Order: sequence, then C-alpha cells, then structure tokens
Amino acid sequence: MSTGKRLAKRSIIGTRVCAPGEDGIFYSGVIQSVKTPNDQNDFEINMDTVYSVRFDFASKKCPSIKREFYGSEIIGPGFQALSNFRLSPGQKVFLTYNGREISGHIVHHNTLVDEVTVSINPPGHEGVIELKKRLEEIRLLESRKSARLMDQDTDFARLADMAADRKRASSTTIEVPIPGSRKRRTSNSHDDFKEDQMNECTAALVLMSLSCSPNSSLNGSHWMDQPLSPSASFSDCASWRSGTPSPPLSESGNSGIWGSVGTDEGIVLDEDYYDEHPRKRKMNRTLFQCTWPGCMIITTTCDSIEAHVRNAHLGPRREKSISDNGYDEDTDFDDHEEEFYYTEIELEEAYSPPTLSHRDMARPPHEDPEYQKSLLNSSLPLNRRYASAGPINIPKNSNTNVPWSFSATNAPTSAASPVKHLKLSFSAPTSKLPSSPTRRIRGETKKCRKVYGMEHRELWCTQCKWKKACSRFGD
DNA sequence: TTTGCCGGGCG
DNA sequence: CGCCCGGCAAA
Repeated sequence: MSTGKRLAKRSIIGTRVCAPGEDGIFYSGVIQSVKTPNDQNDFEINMDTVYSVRFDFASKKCPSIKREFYGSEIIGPGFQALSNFRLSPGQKVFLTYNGREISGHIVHHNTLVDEVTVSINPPGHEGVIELKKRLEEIRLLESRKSARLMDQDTDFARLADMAADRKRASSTTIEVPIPGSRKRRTSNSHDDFKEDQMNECTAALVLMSLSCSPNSSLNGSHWMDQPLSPSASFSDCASWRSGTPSPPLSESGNSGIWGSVGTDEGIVLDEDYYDEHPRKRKMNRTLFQCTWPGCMIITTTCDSIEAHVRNAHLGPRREKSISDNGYDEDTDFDDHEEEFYYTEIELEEAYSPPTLSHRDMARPPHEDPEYQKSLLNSSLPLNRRYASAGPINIPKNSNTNVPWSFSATNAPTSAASPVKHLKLSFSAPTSKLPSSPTRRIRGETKKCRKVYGMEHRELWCTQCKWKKACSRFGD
C-alpha cells in the first residue's frame, strides 16, 4: 500500500478528471491509460504514476488529444482535490446556482480567504453575473445527476386533500427542467429549481417535437426505438454520461456519439441515444440551448449547438484566448469559446410540480431563511424569457395538455411560486394526476450528506443534521 | 443497500 | 422550540 488515495473503482481508466492545459486552466478529460513506474497495482494512485488523459474537447476535431500527467497534476476523484489548487481566471467551473448546476468561469480566486469569484451567465438572464463562492462550492467537472427525481408531485389537489392518499401514482408526465448546466451528464446536481430558468415555450416545443417526430434522426438512429405512449416516452434511454464506473469509452462525455445536426433554426433533433442497458434506466434526454442574448436556439447535440454558436454568434474560428496550447501536437483545436454560450437542458421523466407549493406546505418559505435567500437570487423575469424565445414558438392550442398553469404570468401566486419545471402531460385521457401523498417524494438532490459526507456533518445544513428536509440543496 | 426525511419523542 | 432518531419509502 502506498500513500496514494484509493479509487473507488477497480480501474482508473475511464475516470473523468480535470488536468491542466498549458494555459494553466484545467480541462476535463478521461483517463486513458496509466503508466506506473514501480510496479504498483493500478488501484493505487501514485504521484509518480503517469496518466494519459484524453481531453474532452479533443473529441470533436481531433479524436485524440491526449497528454500525460502525474497524478499530482490531476484533479478528480482519486486524484487531487480542487482545494489544492488555485484556479486561474478563465477556468471553467460548475456550481449550483439557484439549485441548478450551471457553468461559469473563474474571475478571480482568492486563496487567502477561500473566495472564488465566478462569472456566470444564467440562462434567461441577460448578461453576466458574478458570484462569490467558496472553493468547495464549485466543481471542475459537472456533477452527475442522480437518478432520483426531484420532489415533484403536482398537486393542487393536495391543497384540498392533504391527508388522503399516500401513494403516488406513477406519473405520466414529462418534465422539462431548465437549462442550467451545460454538458451535464446525469448529474447529481442539486437540481432542484427554485425557479425556472427555462423558457417554457422552448420546453413545450421541445417536448412536442420529441414526442412527435420519430423521424428526427438523421443517421438512422432512433432516439426512441419503441412506439411508446407519448407520455411514457422518455423513460427508456439511459444516460450515464458521467464519471461513473467504467463508462463506455466510446464517447467522452460531451460530444461523442451524437450525430450531428442540420440546421440552426430552432430545434434540431437528432440522436444522442443512450443505449439501453439490460436493465431499464431512466432517460434523461439532453438538449442544448444557445444562451447568446436573444437567441434561444436548441439543438440536440453538443456539436450542433457549438456549431451554431460558432457560426451564428462567434464568427469564424480564430486563435484566441485559451492560448496557444498545442497539446501534444499541432492540433488546431479550437478555443472552446462556444461553450460559454450554450447550456444544457435535460428532459427527464419526472414529476414536477408547477410550483413549490408542496414544499411550502412542508416548510413555509418564510420559515426557511436559506430558501428565502435563494429566492432573492432567483427572481427571473419569466415573461422576458418568453420574449426572447427566438425562433421558438409554443403552439397555443396543441393537443398538448397543460393542466397546470405553468407560466409565472399566469400564476400570480406570490413569491413562493417560481415555476420550476414545465410539466406537460401528453393528452392521454387516462392520465391521472398524482395523488396526494403526504410524504414528500424524495428529491433528487437533498443532500448535504451526499455533498459533504458523513465525515463533514458539521457542514450540513441544520435540517439535514436533524434528518429533516434539506434546506440547502432541497427545493 | 443507501438516502432523504417524516413523524414523533425528549429536554 | 432545538435537537435527535426510528423507521418508511424511493431509488
């Protein structure tokens, strides 16, 4: 046994990590191979060990930009902790903003006071916001969305019928969460949404397109193989996309398998399908939405959104910012700037309350200072976002059934009801509203415990300490 | 099995 | 109240 940290997995190969580029900025990638000088077993991370990292961004143009690093240079599970580094301005990071993971860039990292200034550009928000965070609050890699659904049930009914049925009917709805994190894999991101950052128009359209256009794929792959009932649709594909155990290395997280797309106009559907595993998994279908001010174009692939951003907004590629790195060879990989201008939307099958009402019942917002705080940060002008929906229009009288009021403008219900998700129920006449459970459904993200671990219980929010609903990451 | 947290108990 | 925890339910 050496002093290295032990990895959770048997092999490090495939682990998602971040390693420094020549510009001092960390880029995400995947461990490709390991060279261990003295024969140690590869379960141990040894600082003399050299790891070959394939960077994600290489995957597009140049399928293999790899470089080798010592373990001491790498940040990631089993490697160095982020806290051992000082982040350079321009470093791309992920953080939880209004309950949702979004990406941002380091403006300044003051190691003395553990204060990281991060600029973010939340979808739906014009311009850039600067946040001050502690290092522990930010991540270099996207987090993974947990399989758990968020606390969603829908009920207005519940208002009337609080104590009735405890069982939750299975949902026949599809949730469209907001874009927030880009290239999110599947996330454990604390996604609960204090508000809606997504343009519901967009969401609705996307949903409809998804459910109505079996031919959307260009390359013969179907994003859904089976003729599902419209509402059941998203449930089958899997999305691992994460640094999870031995990922299928065929695609490195963000561009990979996805075919590419056609146009920049509005929604472009094509395939990313995640193969189904022997066992069923929940599908989170990911779409990419341009965040360029005034542009809300959505595509289904990372490639295509980047192409869109580049073509429509950034102009021709040229050398810039991220320096002259010539990783390994003279690959002319691009500067990645596109990444700054789009975000990811996940569609997942879930139950989503249009408001936070149920939560409010569990714990009135006014009783929850942390929630209040976050509310302050989160008031986004929904209608504005409608206005900026660009090419996307929501068909007014489609057969899409929207049983809930889903726009903030329709829901004058006080500050406590920011719309978190757009929830649409596809026509199935038999679809029923979830019954009114008394117990909160498990959120996807209640997690001081998860985030800080048992060993840092002191960092948990009070509620978590008391085994109550988390007030930090909860909805 | 793990995790989130409700419901309820105790001081 | 603040705090703790048994135990349920979802995953």
